[in-house]
Amino acid sequence: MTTEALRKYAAKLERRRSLALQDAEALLALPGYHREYRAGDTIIDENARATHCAIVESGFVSRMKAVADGARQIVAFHFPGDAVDLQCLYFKRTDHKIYAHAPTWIYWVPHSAVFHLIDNNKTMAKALWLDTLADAAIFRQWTVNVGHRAARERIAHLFLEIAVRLETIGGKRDDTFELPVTQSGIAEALGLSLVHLNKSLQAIKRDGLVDTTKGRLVIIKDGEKLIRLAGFSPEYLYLTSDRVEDFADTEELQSAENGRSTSDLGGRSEAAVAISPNLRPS
Amino acid sequence: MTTEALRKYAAKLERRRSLALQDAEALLALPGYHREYRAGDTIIDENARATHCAIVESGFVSRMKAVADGARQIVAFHFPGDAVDLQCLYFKRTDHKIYAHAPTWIYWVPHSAVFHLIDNNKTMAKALWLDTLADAAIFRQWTVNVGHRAARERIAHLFLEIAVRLETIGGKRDDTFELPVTQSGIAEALGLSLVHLNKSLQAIKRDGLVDTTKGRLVIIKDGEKLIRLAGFSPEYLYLTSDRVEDFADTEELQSAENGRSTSDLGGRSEAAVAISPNLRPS
DNA sequence: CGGGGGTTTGAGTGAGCTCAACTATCGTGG
DNA sequence: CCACGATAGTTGAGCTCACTCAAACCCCCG
Repeated sequence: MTTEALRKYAAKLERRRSLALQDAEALLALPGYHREYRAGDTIIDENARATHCAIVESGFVSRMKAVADGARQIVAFHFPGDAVDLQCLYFKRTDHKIYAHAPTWIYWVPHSAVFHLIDNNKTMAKALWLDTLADAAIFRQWTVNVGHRAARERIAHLFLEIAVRLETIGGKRDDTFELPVTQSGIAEALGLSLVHLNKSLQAIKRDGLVDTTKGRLVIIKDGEKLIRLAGFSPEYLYLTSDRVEDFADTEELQSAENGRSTSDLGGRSEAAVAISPNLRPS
Repeated sequence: MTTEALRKYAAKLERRRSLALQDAEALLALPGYHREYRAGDTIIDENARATHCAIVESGFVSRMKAVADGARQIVAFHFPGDAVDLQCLYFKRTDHKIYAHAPTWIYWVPHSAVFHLIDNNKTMAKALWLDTLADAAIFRQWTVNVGHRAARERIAHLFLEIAVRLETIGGKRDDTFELPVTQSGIAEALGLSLVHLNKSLQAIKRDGLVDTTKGRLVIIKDGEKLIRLAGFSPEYLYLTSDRVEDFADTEELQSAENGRSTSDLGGRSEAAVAISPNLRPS
């Protein structure tokens, strides 16, 4: 008796840090209601009153900020199992809009219910906080992407980020994933004009790095080259447990660490990130 | 018997949401140690083990990410009273480096102490979480800035952001503030080449919008025009209480809200943001 | 069969890049 | 006191990536 959206969100958090049964149950018990949106709908407007948290159940959405003269900059994409509005949990008003690129179901949880959860469950409070920090790491990477990369590199980087993120939620088969975003949407995400995006995209298609279909599928033909072009490495996504702190047992950690020198900065060995074996540089 | 860094940080949080005495005291009691850095020092390296949280006591630092071929993108600047490493609180390793642009004192708080605080003080846990969300809002704005604005607009926007943020901590007198960052540093923040930054900066100086001195002072000569050029509005900074939720009494809010319809999205009146009367569009 | 949204193409322009040299300033050491 | 190097800022020249404007094309759908 819970919703698919929360189940997907729990699975996402679980990938970073295994949750105790009671913690997962507290998350899955979050009250809310479903609502459907069509492609092109604004799910939450910019500068809207932030009272509920939107969890994507299905579909494809983005965060976007308006710039002068009607232009828009997309600052992130979000997929099923993402809690998009957690970023505005403590804000009275949103600073960006949430936009549906495809038919989308949202599960709306009132902030009051989220507050109740985090007041009564320290582990989930940390898991949610961590989730917002992981999103913030993605924002930082996007700034790098639009700030310091050429058009074809930006495209490659965006495709790889989406591929890796979709892969973890089962949205990628072999080397193909769905990207239900128009080219002008992609251009808005990359800070490029539509025309130039189109030509750059054609160029990397001609070079055999990727292919796209009318059905809005993206096919990665040469992941190796694509990764090299983009300078992509998936660590910033913080998708798995090996990049994330074990926060559930901070009480123990704390007593252990307090005895140690504060300058002890190293020592612990660590497994390499292994998100997608076929999406790694050689 | 506390440190200036924590006092400044408490004041920053207080500006968003007044803190009860016991909560502020819990924050001020955070243990840690001081360390000094020279201009050009790396305070925390990229991909370093994240074990402590850095609070800026004095100086001027930035977050930067390395790009291929030695280039760097600055994704944020931070000033005294900012808790820079809270962004990596739950990460094993950092995804960006913290760099000192000027002589800087850092107060280092072990993560374990932060975990202890947030496990035992719900209000401070929320205040810190909110702080990381406010930083994330700034990251989003930077993506817009480097993605969709021309060189002179970017410069104007950056100067205004820094002016407003410094103003709240007393780092701005009349229309002058110190910016101890080289032109190539500014270029790295804006995603521009050094040469082009230099020429664009000269252009807006020639137009009488700003002036700069050798001593790394920035003087805003025509704030009005600068704001119009940048398309700047300070809401995204979430510096004051009128943009921020009253989270301290969520228990009461919650019982009150639970009785209401979940579709009640409006109603509450709200004061306009009033950060700097002389930095507002007409 | 006629929209209309999305994609493609072409042509011309300009913002921003690279490379390279030159100046200014300051701290250091002979 | 000056020579020197290092760092920061400035200027010029040439090029190219990415932009705008404009028109065509495609395909789905009513």
